Amino acid sequence: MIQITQVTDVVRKYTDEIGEEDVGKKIRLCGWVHEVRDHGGLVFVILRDREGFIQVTLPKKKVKPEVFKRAKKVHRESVVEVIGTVKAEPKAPGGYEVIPEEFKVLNEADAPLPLDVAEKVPAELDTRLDHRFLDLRKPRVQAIFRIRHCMLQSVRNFLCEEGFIEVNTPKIVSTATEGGTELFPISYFEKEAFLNQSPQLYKQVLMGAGLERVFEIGPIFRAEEHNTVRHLNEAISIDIEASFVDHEGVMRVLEKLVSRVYEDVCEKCEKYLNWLDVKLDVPEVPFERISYDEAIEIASKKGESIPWGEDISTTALKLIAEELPEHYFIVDWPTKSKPFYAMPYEDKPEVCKSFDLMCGYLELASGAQRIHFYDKLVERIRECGMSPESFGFYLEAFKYGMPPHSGWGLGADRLLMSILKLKNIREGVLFPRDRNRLIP
RNA sequence: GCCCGGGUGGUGUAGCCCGGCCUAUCAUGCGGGCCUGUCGAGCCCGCGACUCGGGUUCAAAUCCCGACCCGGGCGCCA
Repeated sequence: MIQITQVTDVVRKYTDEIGEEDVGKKIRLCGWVHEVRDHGGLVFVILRDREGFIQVTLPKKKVKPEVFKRAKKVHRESVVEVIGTVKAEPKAPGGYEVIPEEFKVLNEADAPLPLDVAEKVPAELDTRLDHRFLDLRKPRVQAIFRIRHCMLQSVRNFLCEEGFIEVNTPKIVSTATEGGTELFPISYFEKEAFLNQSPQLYKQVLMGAGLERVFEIGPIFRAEEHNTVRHLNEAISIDIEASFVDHEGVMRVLEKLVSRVYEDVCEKCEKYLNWLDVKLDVPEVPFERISYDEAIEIASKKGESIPWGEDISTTALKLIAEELPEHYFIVDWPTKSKPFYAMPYEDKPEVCKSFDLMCGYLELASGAQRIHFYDKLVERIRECGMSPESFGFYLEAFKYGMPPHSGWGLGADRLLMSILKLKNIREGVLFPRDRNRLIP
């Protein structure tokens, strides 16, 4: 790694890089004061950086008086730079400690802190989110985002290997695209515009453009006033669209992707999983597939009946999850319960080639084979009570050679939530946006 | 949006049902003191709080009404 700041000739080490080879050598440590344990003539400063902790030990008689004095007075969470000698010490946590010759307070932290980074006293999620930068200093919280990083990298790697091209579509759009969800209106010079609810229409247009396989990882915005542990008003969606592939084809991509993410997280994030005390089992593919009819049958037997054609209620999904606690697909949904672009079966048009990927009761993804015929699409838009005129640029792409195609959208925040069994989706989002939260 | 539960020092809590003994508990933190092997350091001293507005009452953290905020469930959400 490039040493970005060359403050001294002494090499900077992360706390987890210190080992036998460093014993007796001089190193530079940069980080935050996690705790100070002052024994009078002997002071322990626990220094924390991105990768962990190291004990800086200051015996009064073995360090410079000003260094000793500074360490004794330093506040928790102050930023410090320590230059010192590594010593193997069985009594030190981790087996190594650093005896400082320099102890610089680069920036003193105010006291008291708005929340306890050392986690001796818990803080409520709301308090934590109000002071998120401090909350994020907790190793357990940071672990979530290190795993999130790994997850997204895994998704990119996998999709690239499968021949998908990463694209970026606009988030500011002109029309209330697909119906259904509420949109956030914004002003766009003299025009009215909206924040996009999904890249759906654009990724389909890219099928018309002949890119054949695309994916996008980007934000989606939904102005629904939902107030649950699994909904956000700004979320990150992982979307794919693929040409000359049916719904079953993209389901296979999806289940393989999910299993690949688990593999990569297990392999590369052992340390962070340990910090979180999470043990992962890589889910086996293929995932179980049940039809919509079978799903509502299970719910019905457990006392929650869903009229055919309706969406499956949360209560019903929780009952189904009792039978299917892990990953499974619900396939063959009623056409009227899905958006206009889902392809109905030729022989049974009331059912469409669509699917939801579930993890227990949590919906992770939904997708379908799309209608690729212009006339059929216009007909469905009308049937759904919308006006084809408002779909100008989208519909045009279907007139001049649109291949058959399928795709899905997978909620990145939900995927992380399901992997780490987070109780609240906000835990896995740096700065969540919900019905009430716009700051920070 | 609806239903339930809640709002007490910087943080997390006890007290509320059954109003007065609350000058409000405990922990952590913060300030000061002692201490050379801590690892949730220990010991001693100190600091710091009843969400806001109305009402009932001799008396309100406690009961009632309203507002705001939070948590959970549901709804909404392809």
